[in-house]
Amino acid sequence: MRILQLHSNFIEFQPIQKEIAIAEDAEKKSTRLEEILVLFTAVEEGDDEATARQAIDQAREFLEKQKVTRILIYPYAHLSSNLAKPSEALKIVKTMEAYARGKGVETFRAPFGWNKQFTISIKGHPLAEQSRAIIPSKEEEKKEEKISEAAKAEEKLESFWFILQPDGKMIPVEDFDFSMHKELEKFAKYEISKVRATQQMPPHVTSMKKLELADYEPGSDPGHIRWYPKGRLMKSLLEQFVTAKMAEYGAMEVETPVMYDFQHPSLADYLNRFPARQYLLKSEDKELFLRFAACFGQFLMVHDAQFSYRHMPLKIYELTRYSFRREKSGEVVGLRRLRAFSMPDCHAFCTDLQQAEKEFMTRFKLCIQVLEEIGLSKENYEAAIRFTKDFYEKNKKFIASLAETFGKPVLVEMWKERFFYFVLKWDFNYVDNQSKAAALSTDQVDVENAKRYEISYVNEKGEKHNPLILHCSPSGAIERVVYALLEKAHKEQQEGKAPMLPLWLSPTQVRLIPTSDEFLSHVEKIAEKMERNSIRVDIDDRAMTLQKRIREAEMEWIPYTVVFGQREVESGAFPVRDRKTKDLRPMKPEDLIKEILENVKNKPFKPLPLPKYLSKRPQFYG
RNA sequence: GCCUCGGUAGCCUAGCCCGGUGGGGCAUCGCCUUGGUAAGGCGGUGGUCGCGGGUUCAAAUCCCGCCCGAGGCUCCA
Repeated sequence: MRILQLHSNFIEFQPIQKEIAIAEDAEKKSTRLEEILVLFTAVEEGDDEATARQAIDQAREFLEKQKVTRILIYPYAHLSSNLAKPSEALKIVKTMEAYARGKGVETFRAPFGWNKQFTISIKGHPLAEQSRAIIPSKEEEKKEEKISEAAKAEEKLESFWFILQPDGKMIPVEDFDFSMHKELEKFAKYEISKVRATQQMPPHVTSMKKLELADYEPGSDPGHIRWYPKGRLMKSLLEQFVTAKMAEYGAMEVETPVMYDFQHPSLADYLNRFPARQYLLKSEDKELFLRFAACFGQFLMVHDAQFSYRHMPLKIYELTRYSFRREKSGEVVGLRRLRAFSMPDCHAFCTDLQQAEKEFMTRFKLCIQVLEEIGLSKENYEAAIRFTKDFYEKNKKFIASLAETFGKPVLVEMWKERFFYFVLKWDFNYVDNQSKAAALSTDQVDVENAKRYEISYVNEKGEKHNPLILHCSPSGAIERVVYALLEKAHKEQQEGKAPMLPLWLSPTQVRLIPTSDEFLSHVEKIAEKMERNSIRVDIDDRAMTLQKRIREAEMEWIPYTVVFGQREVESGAFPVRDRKTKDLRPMKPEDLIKEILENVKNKPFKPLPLPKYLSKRPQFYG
């Protein structure tokens, strides 16, 4: 902050014209003030409230000495070439004004954001004219940033990399033969040497828009997504599916708040162990942060619960909508990395390492199954297992069993010391068309937080103990699952296949196209029959050529398209255009229904999220 | 957050270098066409040229700042 401080006989100023959009309201009339200390003030980049207070305190010293009682804060941008943003500057100026008033100084202020004219008469004494620069102190800056200790520690973190084979052999990554494992190589490179390859726009971003699934929302912060009806359907089905899987597994679904008190002792401590940047929120006199996972809510809940070894492993689940992480702006991309995302998060509280390992393995298998049923098989992603050296020495066999279960070589990251709250974790990573990796499912063994949150169970002898806590996201963020499915579809397109979504997630499963209006009523009857069988079917009744309507069905990635006209009325069968096989197959309606139901067996269903008739549909994109 | 590139109608894009009334395609609306498996024809509507400031007689075009996006760095529980 730069201040030109002038002890004046009088100053007269008058606002002429607004310079910027956020200029304050002011009357264009002249103001005259006498016997006053004028502070021409330029707020600079990095100035904060502490700077504002410091500036006023320095001025007050002068007031004391010179027996002056009043000041004028006069925003004056011309003192600096490194100005703060106007919105920030206005805030600081207001802080100065309020602070000065609070200290009992008679305070005046010229309006911010105006072109003003002034006349000033300055006193003749040696101290009447002073120029000052106030630099925000390092201490204050640090406090403002609130980057967690873990985030800082992570920068210094030293890792050793290996490939762990299904047979239990651990090979230093530089000695491993990747010729049969190209995707793993990409993943390893991504993780270790941080090599980046491509120049193109991420394919899933184009797809999510063209398919009218999701889009950026310019009215929000970067990394917050709007979901159109078709995307909302997909996301909702995925959410239902994962939640059902977790219920089947035996987890109890709960719901917890999205924001927490920064000052809560356990939370403040935990924040420092989690390397993420939070969204901060001020409300009345409280400072709150938005959760970045379900841990807080669940831990606080379990802290208050009464349970013993008989109830363990105790499994609690929540699908957070949303978890928030204020990722650095350059890292936020499409659906791969967001600042607000929906994450299924399941914690298991275990009595001891033996129970924890057993549960860990159960969940490992469950996660593989969850991804498989969603439409991502082991060929589509790569695994990483990460642990401390110490944990590895004592549990080699168990770690090897994970790799054996996975059945493919996995990347290993070994830490010399424990930086985080866990000793062991694994993650499944989707390697995309730009050779970038994004974590999907993950699980970790937490040895720290039970104590921090004072979570305890009663053992057989009636003694209280802290449990081990497993943190698992069975699928990873739902948005990221959509990202992986879209990237996978693009990969298949590159290989000459038609890009598709899994049938159970396709917004429209069957499209019916009558050759003319004459056949609309026939088609409606077929549609009703399919609807009764929980199939999402729609009717392209638009006055467009047949060819064009077929083209549009293909561009929407619709799995089954059926043209219906005179021939079908006569034959009773209809030709099904099957996107997957690229065939035109003559089928009976019952056969098509049977084929679809077989394919979507045991998956959740939701009806069509849009009007059944294409002629009634708005266009959300393009 | 830093570096590089970009932002023209709902979408894609020409014009920008070299300043002088912004042009095309798709979509939307209307009319004609009732078609047999990936784009039928004609016409109409639609633009703060990302936002703000500057230079100039004149700015989409030149300069500065900001916002948003992409790529890279970094980061990724």
